[in-house]
Amino acid sequence: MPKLGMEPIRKDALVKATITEIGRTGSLDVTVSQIAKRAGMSSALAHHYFGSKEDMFLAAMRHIMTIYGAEVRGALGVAQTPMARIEAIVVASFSAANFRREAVGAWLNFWVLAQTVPQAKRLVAVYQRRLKSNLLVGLRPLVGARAEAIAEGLGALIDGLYLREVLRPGAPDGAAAAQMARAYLAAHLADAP
Amino acid sequence: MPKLGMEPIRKDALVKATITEIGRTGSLDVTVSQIAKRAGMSSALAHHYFGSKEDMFLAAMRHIMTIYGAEVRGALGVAQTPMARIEAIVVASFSAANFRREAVGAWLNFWVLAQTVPQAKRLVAVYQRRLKSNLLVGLRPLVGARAEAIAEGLGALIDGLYLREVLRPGAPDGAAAAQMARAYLAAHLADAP
DNA sequence: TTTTTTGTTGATTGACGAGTCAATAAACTT
DNA sequence: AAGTTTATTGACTCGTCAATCAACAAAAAA
Repeated sequence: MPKLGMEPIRKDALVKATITEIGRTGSLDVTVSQIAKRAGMSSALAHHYFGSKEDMFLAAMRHIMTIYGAEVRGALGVAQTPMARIEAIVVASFSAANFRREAVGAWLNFWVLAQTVPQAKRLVAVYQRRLKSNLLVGLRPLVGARAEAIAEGLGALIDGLYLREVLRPGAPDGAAAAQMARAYLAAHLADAP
Repeated sequence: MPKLGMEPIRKDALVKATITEIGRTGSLDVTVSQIAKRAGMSSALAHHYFGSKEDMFLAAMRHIMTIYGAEVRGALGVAQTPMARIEAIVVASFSAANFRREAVGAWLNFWVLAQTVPQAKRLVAVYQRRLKSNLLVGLRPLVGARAEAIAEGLGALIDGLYLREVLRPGAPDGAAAAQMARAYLAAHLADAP
């Protein structure tokens, strides 16, 4: 039954299955067979398309970051004021697409992976740089030199909210998390210039 | 050469070796042999004192939390004002003993472990509850009803700073992290009542 | 139509690692 | 002195899993 042009479809299915499986179990200790099974194929085929399990992990990381990046870019595109730019980033960070169990669970595990795999570390570094840079563009017109420290803090707060989400019972509450980030901002903007 | 009363010494060595090894490799994928070797004994002996690898992990978690808890309690003991109480927690959180590579790396991995192992999850929950409660005692006299949200945010920020420390190059900078937490507080305290 | 390329899997290999066991020995008890 | 408890390890079992391979099938190219 081999239809041609399966490669992108299979790869996509595997990437999604990887995220699902890591998020579901909350661990990088998932077998290639588990992932392949969830993606509806044999483990041998998974190895055929991705050379190794590590490659699957990296592709899954890139996928998460791509989604996140696209959403941020989209929201940023329609932001007119500095304040709106920051708000756009906050909203995107805690949107339903990004701030969901699976994705957050996978994200945390990728952070851990970054301690072992240089490629993964680079990916996280890219995420951090972009986030900071995006925040700075919005913050500088508002607070000048203080922007640096505020961006750093807001970045850490967002990561911390992700981290905590992982262990929270019940459905994720992106709105509450976003509110927390906004409060951080409001406080810092109101503070002495 | 068996001297008696080895149990506590061996267990202690194993707990410390577990933290070192997890922190060093940045992963829970450490073998019992690795840990035992670093602790200066055979893997069989490690299994003799702790029933399983998971038990070792849990003991290591408890150890980290005990150190942290003791330091917080110590600092809290000499704090006279609400503000001093909060400052005590911040200082303890980023003290040299707690905010060091190994410990932070291990801490993150234990957070991940908590997704899989209920016992570990409970331990993290205890840590979170204590942190929040300690912060609230200091915050309530200062900001009343807003204390809840501020404590939650400060907790998330502290966790986020830990999370980011894991991937930062160079020696940990507890002073900078503490400064970030203080800025968060200052901003929120200065903000409208 | 033969050949090549693409898709697919069951079976196998090879490594690694948690946990068990038997054996040895020193100390302590009776 | 005989027996028991504690300390200790090398060797072994048993399971798991990433990665490979041989084989088969269908489409495309020659």
